[in-house]
Amino acid sequence: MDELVALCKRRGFLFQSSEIYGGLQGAYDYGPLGVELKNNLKAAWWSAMVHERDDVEGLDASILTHRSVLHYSGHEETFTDPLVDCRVCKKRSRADHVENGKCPHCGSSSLTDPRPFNLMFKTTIGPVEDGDDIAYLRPETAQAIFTNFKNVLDSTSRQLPFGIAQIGKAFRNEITPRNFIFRVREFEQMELEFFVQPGTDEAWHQRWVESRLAWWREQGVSSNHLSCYDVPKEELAHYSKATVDIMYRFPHGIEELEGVANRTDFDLGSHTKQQDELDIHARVQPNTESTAKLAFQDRQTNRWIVPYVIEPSAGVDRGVLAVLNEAYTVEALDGGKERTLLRLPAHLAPIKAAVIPLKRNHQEIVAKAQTIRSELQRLGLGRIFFENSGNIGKSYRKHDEVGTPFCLTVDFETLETDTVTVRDRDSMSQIRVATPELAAYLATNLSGSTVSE
RNA sequence: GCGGGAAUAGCUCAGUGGUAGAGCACAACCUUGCCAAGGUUGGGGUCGCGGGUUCAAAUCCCGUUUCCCGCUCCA
Repeated sequence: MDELVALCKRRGFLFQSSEIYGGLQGAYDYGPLGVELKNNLKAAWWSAMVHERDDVEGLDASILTHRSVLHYSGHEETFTDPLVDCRVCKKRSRADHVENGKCPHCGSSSLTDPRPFNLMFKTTIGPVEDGDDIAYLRPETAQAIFTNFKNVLDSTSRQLPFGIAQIGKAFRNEITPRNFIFRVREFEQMELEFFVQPGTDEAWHQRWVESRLAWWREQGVSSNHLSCYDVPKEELAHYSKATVDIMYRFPHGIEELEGVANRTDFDLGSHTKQQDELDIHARVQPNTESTAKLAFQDRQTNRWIVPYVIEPSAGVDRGVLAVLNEAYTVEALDGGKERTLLRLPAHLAPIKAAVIPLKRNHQEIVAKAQTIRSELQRLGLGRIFFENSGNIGKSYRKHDEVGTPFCLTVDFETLETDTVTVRDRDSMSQIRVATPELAAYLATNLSGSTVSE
């Protein structure tokens, strides 16, 4: 982990947030290469979950969230726990578990006053704070999908089953941010809420678990490092009937990479009006404020159905960490040397190809390399990098370290035969490719998906 | 939030009270020309931050911030 963190900083993937002022706990900034990698991962998700399916719509909702949304969702209640600390045994307990002012662990009465631990970030709307203008930064992207359910349904005429997908920031005031970008206070989620007929929910749940595992493998995550955890009933979130966590062997331990939850009709049932007229299975609190009926009218029977929802919810930052960890490789070379490389799948690589003049001060070679770079950049394959460090070996090693799949070296022969050396990151093998064929060569070799076994 | 450890150049670190250092990296120029090459020159640090002790603090003391480990917490 430490080596990976060091590489991330040295090469511009990730920085501690507000670093020059001492750092802000639980917040990280993505640098020049990190933002490319992260964007590529999100694009891969969007492509798989929205574009390649015919039953999912996209959404990009606001982060500022009306208080009532998080009231009826249950978050206002479940995300706030008054806690007390014991000065003797140093354990922390929920205030409602303390009886007669005695520590439930050691019986000592030397306890701190209850302090509220609100896991949601609160802010005020408008310039005057008077207590009534509270809004929350969303603790999950899911809620806005539920509150927009009717809007999306009305504007797209969808039939069940269908889904709404969203990628975006979410905020949780974690007590202990830790483990690099694994647990942070500001993070990004890729969430799908997939609405299904009640009764078909369990089958869909299983399908989505399998589908999501396959997707992670396409991002270069070995199935040896992935596992599923059926969350025991007593650990389930307040909205969940069943949850399967997709676990990944992170450097710090096996932890959740994505959760696939069966949220039943809890969310739509919580946010809908006319709850009494609908057959809601989940236990929801009475809603007196909602103005929309969040239900689906069956075309045959004309009956209103509150769909069940299956939620595959993945952490972008955790995904980036998993993908980096999988790709990070230290390879022994002849002569006792070693090289560090990121074996990223080509579609995730921050830089798709580096164009390198063999001789830094040779005007013709440098000019030719510039021309090749800008022509390849126009193809829209991703970032093509002009690398002119003056040392071919160092250039190769640098691009190994940031996961660039191909290095294209422009040399004296290029000026005569119009060919370049194409050097492959993983095998270090080199071939000559005619300059006019580079576009086709890269298009073919960058799109080939690498599925890890 | 509690306990322990850490913080000196971009990185890895040396420096135990007396002028801020090395290697690598970076920049310029020269040489070389396909896997971290050599030479010359140069830039870069109020030693995490704030107090205190002292003639004098990177160094000792207190506080604080961030990171790491173990608790606690984790929809």
